[in-house]
Amino acid sequence: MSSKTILPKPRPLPLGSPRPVDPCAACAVRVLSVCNAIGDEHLGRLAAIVTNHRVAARKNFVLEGEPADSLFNITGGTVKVYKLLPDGRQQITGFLFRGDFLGLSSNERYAYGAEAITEVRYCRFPRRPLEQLLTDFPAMERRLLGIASNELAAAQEQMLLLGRKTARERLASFLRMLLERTTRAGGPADRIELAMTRSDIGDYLGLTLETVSRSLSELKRQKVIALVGSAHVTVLERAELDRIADGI
Amino acid sequence: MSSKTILPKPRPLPLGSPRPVDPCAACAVRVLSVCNAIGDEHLGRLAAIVTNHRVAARKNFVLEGEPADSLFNITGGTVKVYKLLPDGRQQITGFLFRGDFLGLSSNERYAYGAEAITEVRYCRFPRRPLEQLLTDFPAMERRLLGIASNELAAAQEQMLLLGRKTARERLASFLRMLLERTTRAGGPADRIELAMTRSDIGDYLGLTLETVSRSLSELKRQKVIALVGSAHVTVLERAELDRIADGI
DNA sequence: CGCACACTTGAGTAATGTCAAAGAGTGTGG
DNA sequence: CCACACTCTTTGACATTACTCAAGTGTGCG
Repeated sequence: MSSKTILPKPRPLPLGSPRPVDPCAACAVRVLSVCNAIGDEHLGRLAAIVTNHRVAARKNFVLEGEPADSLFNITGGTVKVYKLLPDGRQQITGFLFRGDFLGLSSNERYAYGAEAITEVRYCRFPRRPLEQLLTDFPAMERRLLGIASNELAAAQEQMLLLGRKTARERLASFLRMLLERTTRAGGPADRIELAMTRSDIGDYLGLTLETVSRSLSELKRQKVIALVGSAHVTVLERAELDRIADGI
Repeated sequence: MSSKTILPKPRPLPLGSPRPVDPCAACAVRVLSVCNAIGDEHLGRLAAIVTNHRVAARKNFVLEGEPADSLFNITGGTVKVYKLLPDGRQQITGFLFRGDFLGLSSNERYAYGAEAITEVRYCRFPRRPLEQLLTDFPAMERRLLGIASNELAAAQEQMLLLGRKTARERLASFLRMLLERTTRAGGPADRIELAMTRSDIGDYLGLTLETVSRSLSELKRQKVIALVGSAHVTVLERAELDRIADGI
């Protein structure tokens, strides 16, 4: 709890300001996130309950089994969400980036942990006040249902990957997913930055880090991708990557 | 589309009836389902858009890629929800039973298929009218968000299973899940009826049907379960089953 | 009763995991 | 500024789990 910082509450504005300038109104991530479902004129309601935080790489900021009394909006950095078996086996259920939402829970307690891979910035919403906000702004609840539906579709796609794809197909699917994400965020259409380790990729794809490394080397040998260092991937043959990912 | 039957619309009631008796008010499954979020006095709104259907075993009633213009509530029987790879590999993402909901979708089209394993009865909600209903009854939308959150938690649990558990652990987890379902539905605490084939179980657990059979035989040899025929399982050592399922 | 269909079991194979060693990249302290 | 130490990655050799192919055994239905 030492590395987080709380932004000041919105303060009175000089007369003549065009509209309230509070942390949420100024937020560049809003358009990507659940917060966009609330009208400009009511952003103060959101700003009143939200706190802004920053955590260092490797810090766990959600612990499996802890009371689930917060929800989060990632505003920067990369997060891994994971589940553990008692003997330490880990399954990463998702990587989160700028604009992603975290914390939907049916339960009293978190059923997963979340760890910052890079330095991460996020907004925290206390559950009860947020629920009141959802009641007052049905558009926000509708948006949240849409987000949940999206995540459910992604989870089913991941089950197909974990249950039925080969190591090579899993890697191709993973790279494609990252490519789609960065492209949608306005990034380049053929370059990926891997913020996570081979071990994390393995824990996401249900493989060992060695198999991840071997599969990447194989894709590289076949000139589907190129590696610059170990974190920069350039996709040379996008169509071929898609074919491999779909098991064709 | 031949085997489905449409129930008649609610009809005028004799004077003095205690309250409207329409298909939804009489529905025994309502308490288990999303429909319970709507007050008795407004059930007519629900009944006005819902149609009741019955499909034979082996019939696909949702096809991957078709326009996603309906949502479903299963009122009887067992359903498998699955995704396919182009070469025919199949991943079952869930089995649905009485009271389960199907059809949340972020997309214009279904990202999965649904097939009746046994004879199945279900209610169908056309998407647009249901969305209007969700707008008019926020409690129903809240309930749907809860259902989605539950499914998301189950999907993450399944990712852990598919990515990190051994065949034996997967089978134990599967049997435990069925046991919890039947227990919650008021069934016996130690008996399970397997409506699906070994092949379906394999497609759900990311295994082949032979590995499913071998793992079941192993649990039987170790006296954790007993098999009566091939569809009836009796759990002899529940605590041991839990230990195996959790990888302890 | 016999024909399907599903299930079980065995033998050999293939894919991925495990263990080990060496190389590459990065940050720190002398 | 360099050298060392640490971590991550790659690659190799071998082990293991689960898959494939195949034969044989129920079991339920017409």
